[in-house]
Amino acid sequence: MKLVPGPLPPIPTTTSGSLSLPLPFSPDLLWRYPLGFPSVGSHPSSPLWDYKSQLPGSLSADPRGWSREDVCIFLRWAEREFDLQPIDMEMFQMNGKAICLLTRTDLSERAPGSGDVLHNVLQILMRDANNMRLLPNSPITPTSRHPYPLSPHTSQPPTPSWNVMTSQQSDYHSSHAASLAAHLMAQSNSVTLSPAPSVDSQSGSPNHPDAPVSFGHSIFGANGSSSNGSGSNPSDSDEDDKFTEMKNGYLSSPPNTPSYMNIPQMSFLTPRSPKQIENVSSPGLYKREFFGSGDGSEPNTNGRLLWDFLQQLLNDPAQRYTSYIAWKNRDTGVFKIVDPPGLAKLWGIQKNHLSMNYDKMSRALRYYYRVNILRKVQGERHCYQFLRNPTELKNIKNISLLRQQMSPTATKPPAQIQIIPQITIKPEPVDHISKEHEPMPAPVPTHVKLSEQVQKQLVQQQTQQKSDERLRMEYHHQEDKPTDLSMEGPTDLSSGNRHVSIVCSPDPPFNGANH
DNA sequence: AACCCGGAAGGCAT
DNA sequence: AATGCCTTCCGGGT
Repeated sequence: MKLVPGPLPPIPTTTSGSLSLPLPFSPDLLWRYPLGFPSVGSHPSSPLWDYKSQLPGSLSADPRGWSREDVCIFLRWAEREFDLQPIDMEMFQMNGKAICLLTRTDLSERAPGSGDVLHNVLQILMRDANNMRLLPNSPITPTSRHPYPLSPHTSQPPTPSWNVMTSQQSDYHSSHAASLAAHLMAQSNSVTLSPAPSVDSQSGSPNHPDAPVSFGHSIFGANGSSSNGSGSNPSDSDEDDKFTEMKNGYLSSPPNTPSYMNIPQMSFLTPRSPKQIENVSSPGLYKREFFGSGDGSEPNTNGRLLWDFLQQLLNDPAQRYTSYIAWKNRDTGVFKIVDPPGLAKLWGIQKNHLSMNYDKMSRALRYYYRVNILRKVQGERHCYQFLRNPTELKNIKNISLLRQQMSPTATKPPAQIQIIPQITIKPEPVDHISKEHEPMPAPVPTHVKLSEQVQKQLVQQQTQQKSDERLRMEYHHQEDKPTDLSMEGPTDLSSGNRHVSIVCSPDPPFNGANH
């Protein structure tokens, strides 16, 4: 089983609102390739690994041009290359165009345990072929072996605060893929941006009325609209252009785009029809254990939940989405939506609600108030705080279980949490995230005469520390709280506490320097 | 004007 | 059919 390691995609260099960057690499990869990420040593010369360069020489780059024999050659190659279960060639008596039209489910039916891999590889090959045809002059043209300038962020990976993320980061330099894998492993049953693997094998009928007619460059339709017609109507106006640009951006990934970008992108933007949430849970190949519970009972949200989506963007190892959303203080879960419209667009694409805007998305965020997933950072625009760490957030996917655990009287959180103070975080540049673990400034000796400005700054720093510490305490305290995502019950803290501006919970201890 | 809030109704997927 | 999770719309407040 191989996975294509590769460089991280470019850090967005566009201004906010431009949606030309791909969405984050998805833990879906572990779902698809759970048996092990490739060792970097298998391709020591370069982190890049190009499918096409590995394809049998007789095969053209565009799988749609393959003959029936070519398809067989490809399948044999894929068997070897990805350690797939033996593929029954009788099931693939078709030419390249035909195999490219097979859905993931179709492929899984014809090649149990291997369909998902085949599908992904074919998608990548088709995309690459499209790129070569459609975007020969793209600035990220595939002519370069290193088309992606690595961001400074990537050369100095952020030090995460959440424990689950710390261990894997040390391997970052040695291997992006390994780091990503570790990241995903650490995130346990975390989410992906692609549709959830379904166990509904019944949906895998050869006829898929909702399936896209074709793939590749036409996956969004010729004009960039949803190809299955089931999606929301994109708004006219320049928003269309924006989406077209974005979709082209996805599609313009060069052939060297690592599969961990290609695959999620493809599924990410694939219209979300029921038939397309396809069976990728080929029993022999994909193990649910990689997502934590292992019993298969835990729903896999795969980034379809908003908080999950935000976490993915926030925790992107390459920090590619900091122009959209960024931690202000990861330790306390405070983040800022840097580009509300842009983020909303991303979310809209994720959910195939192309008319999504910040107003609607923020409404969804506000629903999280009452279930204690989020709260607003008062006084700062677009700033919210996760009230639960990722580990716990993952657990609340099992809503029914949590609801069972909640007795009617247990729906109220502890008193000191029930009254949530209005917390004001001092405005700070978002790039604070990159130095969030810098040691706090040393207290200024009292004997030093401070200028008014410096004193003000010190007060601000102390205020910030105080707020951070309080947030941190509350943030971690939340871990014991039950969660009920249902909209019923008296768990609505936000509505009753919107205007509470005093801290009713005991102040957590502060550093002596603060007083 | 932009942001923020939460009620209400409804859609969609599970 | 029930439920969860939004999505959409809205009136109101800051």
